[in-house]
Amino acid sequence: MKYSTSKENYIKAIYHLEQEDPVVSTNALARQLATKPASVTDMLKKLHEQQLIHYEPYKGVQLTDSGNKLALQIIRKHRLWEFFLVEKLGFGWEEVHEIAEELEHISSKKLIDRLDDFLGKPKTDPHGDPIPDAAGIVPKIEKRCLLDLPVGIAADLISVSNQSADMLDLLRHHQIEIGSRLKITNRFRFDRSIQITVQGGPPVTISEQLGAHLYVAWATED
Amino acid sequence: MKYSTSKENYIKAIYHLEQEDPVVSTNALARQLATKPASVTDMLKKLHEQQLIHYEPYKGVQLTDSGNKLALQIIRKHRLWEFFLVEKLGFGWEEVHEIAEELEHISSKKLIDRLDDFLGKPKTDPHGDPIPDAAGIVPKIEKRCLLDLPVGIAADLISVSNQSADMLDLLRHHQIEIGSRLKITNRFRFDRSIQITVQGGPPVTISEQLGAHLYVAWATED
DNA sequence: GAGCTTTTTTAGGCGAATCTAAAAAAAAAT
DNA sequence: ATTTTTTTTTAGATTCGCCTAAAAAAGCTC
Repeated sequence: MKYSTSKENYIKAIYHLEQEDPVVSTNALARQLATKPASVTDMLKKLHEQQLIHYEPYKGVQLTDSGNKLALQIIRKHRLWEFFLVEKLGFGWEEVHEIAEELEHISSKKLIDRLDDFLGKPKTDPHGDPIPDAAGIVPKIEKRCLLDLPVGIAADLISVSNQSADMLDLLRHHQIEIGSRLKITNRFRFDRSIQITVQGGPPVTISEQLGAHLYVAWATED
Repeated sequence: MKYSTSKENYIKAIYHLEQEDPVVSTNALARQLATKPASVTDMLKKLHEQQLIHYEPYKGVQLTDSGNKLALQIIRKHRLWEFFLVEKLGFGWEEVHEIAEELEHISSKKLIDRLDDFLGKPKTDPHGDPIPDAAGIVPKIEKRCLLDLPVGIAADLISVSNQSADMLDLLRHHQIEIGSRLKITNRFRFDRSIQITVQGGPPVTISEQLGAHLYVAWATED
């Protein structure tokens, strides 16, 4: 069975819209895909024939199990490529979406699994969204302040709530950047500081004041 | 101007066929692209309209300057991705061609230039073929036995003329593998050995007997 | 529940890239 | 220099993904 780029985009769009409303309308899809409702209807018939969606005229659509599985594989590819672009190629996390939209349609399964290994099997993309694993299982993600991170759990830095020059300077000094994998190794109540590791490096100590501005995502069941 | 995947494949095929014969025939193209001559004729008309080829019915085709430039950009992408797949993801160099055929059509110029940097601006792909730079300039490549490599020039290992277990064992011991960047730092005539570095690491000494089995590629003008 | 509005589908077409079958041009052979 | 063979082009279909315009179904409103 061959899945075209266009079909994959429909499947992904249906997946995302299902998060809001379990039954997805033709109009909502047309809006999402920047296309016309008539075109959507055409495609829905084809996706139905390929058993990727449940579809009855005028009744909206839902992904079938195999449609859902496919959607998760596409999202996995999209998010792994985003991670790659930010972590390895130094792109800003605002500019990667568009490029990942193209890369997510590269078909090789082996490629994506090796990329996953190469990147260290990350649990979240640069926006903190969970990356499904090769089996299509989506890790449960907490997105919180670094100070809420339990000791010993690895988490990825997804945003900084203060963009001042002083802050960026401090972050650079600690070699902390968006996407860095952080782990709390110790908490010191006395002087309100915490000891962390960055990217598995040596432990460093930072103030709770700094930690309060760092927002991280981590998987809750490993 | 928009270039589709199919058009890009035609341009690339014409480029490669021009290496053998400066005037490319419809039949040769059809063979190369696994399509029919009639389809080729259709496409040639379109490529001609877009000024990518010189085309007169019955007279074969040649790339125009802009067609040539486009071909070099596609080849650059193809070979950089191949390098990435082998060097970073650990693919064997036989299995990367097919995947690179897909990756080469990703459009972002910024992506490919950053990938180039990330990979250390390699001059050759895993097969020893030259990688055009961002301006479309193709480095001149020597492919020879490691023993012919001048002292101090970096070269990439592209093949090993002996696949015995003993040989592979020895290579693993020296952490030499296909794609490794080698440089000769010293030659010792006395015991027929040479001193080399692998991937910029510390110098190691190997026998000329081993070196005779290693084939490398390097750029002749840097 | 009759009429109006919105949503969705159908019908018919278009451009891209392919195909087959047939015609035309070029090349080769005698 | 004809004839034969090969190559190339034209003509006419097909599939895919999209479009517009019009019809049909569903959903509101009073």
